[in-house]
Amino acid sequence: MPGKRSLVRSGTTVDQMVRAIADRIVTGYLRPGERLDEVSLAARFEVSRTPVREALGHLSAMGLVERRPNRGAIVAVVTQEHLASMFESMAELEAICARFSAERMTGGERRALEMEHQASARLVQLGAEEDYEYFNTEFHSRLYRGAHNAHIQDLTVTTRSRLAPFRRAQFMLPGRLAKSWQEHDLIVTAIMRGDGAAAGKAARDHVSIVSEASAVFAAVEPVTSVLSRSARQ
Amino acid sequence: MPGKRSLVRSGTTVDQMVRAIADRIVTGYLRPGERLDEVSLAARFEVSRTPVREALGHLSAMGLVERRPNRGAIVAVVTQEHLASMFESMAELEAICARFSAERMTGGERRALEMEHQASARLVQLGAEEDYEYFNTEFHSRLYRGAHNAHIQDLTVTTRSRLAPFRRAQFMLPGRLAKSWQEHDLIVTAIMRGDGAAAGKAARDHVSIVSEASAVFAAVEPVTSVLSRSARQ
DNA sequence: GGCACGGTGATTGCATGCACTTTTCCAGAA
DNA sequence: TTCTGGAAAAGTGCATGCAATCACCGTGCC
Repeated sequence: MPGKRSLVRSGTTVDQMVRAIADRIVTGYLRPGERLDEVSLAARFEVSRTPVREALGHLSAMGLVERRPNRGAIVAVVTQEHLASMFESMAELEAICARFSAERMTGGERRALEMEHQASARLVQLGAEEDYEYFNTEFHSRLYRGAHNAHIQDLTVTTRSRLAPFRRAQFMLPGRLAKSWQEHDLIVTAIMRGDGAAAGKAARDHVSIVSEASAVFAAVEPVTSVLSRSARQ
Repeated sequence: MPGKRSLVRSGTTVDQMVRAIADRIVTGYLRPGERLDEVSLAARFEVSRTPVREALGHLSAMGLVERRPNRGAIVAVVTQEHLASMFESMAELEAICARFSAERMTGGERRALEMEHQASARLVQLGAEEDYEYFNTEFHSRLYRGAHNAHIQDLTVTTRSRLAPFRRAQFMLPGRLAKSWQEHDLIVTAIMRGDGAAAGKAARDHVSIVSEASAVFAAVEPVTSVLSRSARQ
């Protein structure tokens, strides 16, 4: 889905709830398998069940929650297989974006990418995981935008957001920061050369490595039903 | 002209409405830009506004309708640029599926693909556009399944469905049928050889050609706001 | 001991009503 | 005539209520 063509700027209650719940899921605050009770959510957000239902519908379409008929909604439980398929898709999507970026980025976009990338080298030296994570997100977003293809960008951003819960903490692996920067460097260099094939390959390899690094956590943190009531507080 | 299919109360009302409305949009019965008034839809389907709203939410997530806060919903208006980006994405997605299929299809899947493909040669000789269109859909679906990647399959199917309104009637171009089969043949041959790169390229080229053939119609049939009130009746 | 079955509670699905936002249209003035 | 202000109308957003459905569970039978 693909979805969420709904206007981002809208301040409707439903959209705020969608963002809020999606955020809780993406950040891992809500665990896979955890129940999303309509009345509880309604009470928590101080609204009625109607907007809650609508929000759950959106989230379901986004693939973040799973709705079982007459059995309530839960945070989507992703199997290892499906997780792997998403990571693989992500690698391919990023490869496309990088290839297109190498072929289509404007001069300004190229300069901005290169500058940001060089500036981030300092973050690596400082070992600033948090700041680097922010830069990392921005870096990839530049690649998506640079592809100059709205639909691919949409697919990529959506897939990335669904993978977010499994990507976090990847930079806590020792040495990951420096390696990430070097992988980015390969991509940037290829893009500056206008070498689409090389940029695509570098981006695919980069994501594949991230995927493996993340798979460690996915394995450590089992994707089972966690019903800690305190976690919802 | 009225809604021929009256709702059977068996399945969930919302899902049936989603299908019905999506069908009307995909087949071009509802034109881009046309307003989707909640009360009118509610009256037409003989339900209250609540399920209508939910259905519109789903359709919005599917990208088929556009919801403006407090301003109602319209059939999604696709600009030429966005349409082009979707076709380009489709070509890339199909290329991925074909490449993966070449590498991963089981023996059974390969045999089925080849057999169906050879059988369809008769449809080309007969000039049976309708039947060939059905086969064509099945052919591509086999490619998506053969990729053995649930997420890519999902992205591809979704994108394909969003392009459906603009793909129809492509086979009415003279000679398109035979050419399509030859393009399929290139893909099948590459897959049977297990040549992922060749299969990907053949699939990308195939979709690009379809995209150009379809662009003709998109140009002929302008994507502007059509508010014919009688059309909604 | 296991399975079938019916009661009960919880939860969903839908209808309806009201309030708020947006649009439209008309009156009055420049 | 054209522009502006504002009020009415239209339509959406959300709250509330009710009924149907399903899951859960205890009891009785095999």
